[in-house]
Amino acid sequence: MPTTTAVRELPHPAHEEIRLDAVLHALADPMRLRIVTALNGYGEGEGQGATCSQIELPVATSTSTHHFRVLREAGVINQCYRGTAKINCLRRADLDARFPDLLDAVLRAAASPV
Amino acid sequence: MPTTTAVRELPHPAHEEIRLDAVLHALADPMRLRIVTALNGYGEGEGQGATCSQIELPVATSTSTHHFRVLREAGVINQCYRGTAKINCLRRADLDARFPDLLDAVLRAAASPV
DNA sequence: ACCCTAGTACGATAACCACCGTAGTACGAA
DNA sequence: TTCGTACTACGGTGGTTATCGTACTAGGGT
Repeated sequence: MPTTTAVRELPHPAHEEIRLDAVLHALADPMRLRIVTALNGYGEGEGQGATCSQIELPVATSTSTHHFRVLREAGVINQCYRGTAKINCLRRADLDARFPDLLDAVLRAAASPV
Repeated sequence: MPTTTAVRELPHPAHEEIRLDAVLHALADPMRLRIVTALNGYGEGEGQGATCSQIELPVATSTSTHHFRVLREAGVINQCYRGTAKINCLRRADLDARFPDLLDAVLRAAASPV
């Protein structure tokens, strides 16, 4: 029996359930903005994305878990387990479909100096 | 002596002091989003803009005051007194200069159905 | 079987926030 | 000067949140 990689699914809002309030609130936090900015550097496809621990934050890991969950529940990121790791990626397509240009504008704003 | 209209100034963040966190936080509230959406329908020039009471919100007036102040302190709107009225307008130019496309993306998202 | 790594769940704490009502100020009009 | 309108300041309340530490689970490697 080969070493299979267990995958557990997690609840996500459907793309039409994503609410602007929730997205803005999720993005209105420095830590979560760092997560989103970092995830933007990783892909969204199969086998892409970043694990939680790859994105280092100056907070306790339990706090980090909390921020990832807020982003997921707002519909900003997608999360699924692969083995012990949790893979995170931006839901760019869903966000772009729902709120065109919003994610890009925020990413650009977050990247701007000062 | 003619009937002059007294003008009192209020403190605003300079355009380079506008912080993304604060702007997103200010916009991440349904009432404030309504204010911003409504102000978008008014002009920004001299003698334009809307008074606080022109923008009706289903909250107490003291709560309304609070929301307008949050928007002003975040740099989203400009406020100044003219007589007993307080004129509000979007700081579109400042926001666009600092965070290009962000305001438009949010306004479009807020206007999108459901 | 054992352990290590990755992340979670829970409870606590302190800060913050939306909201209200009441009392008060600023200004212009009568 | 008296009044009405527009808005504010303050104090309080209940709900939410960011943070932590500790104890725990899941999965994979040895």
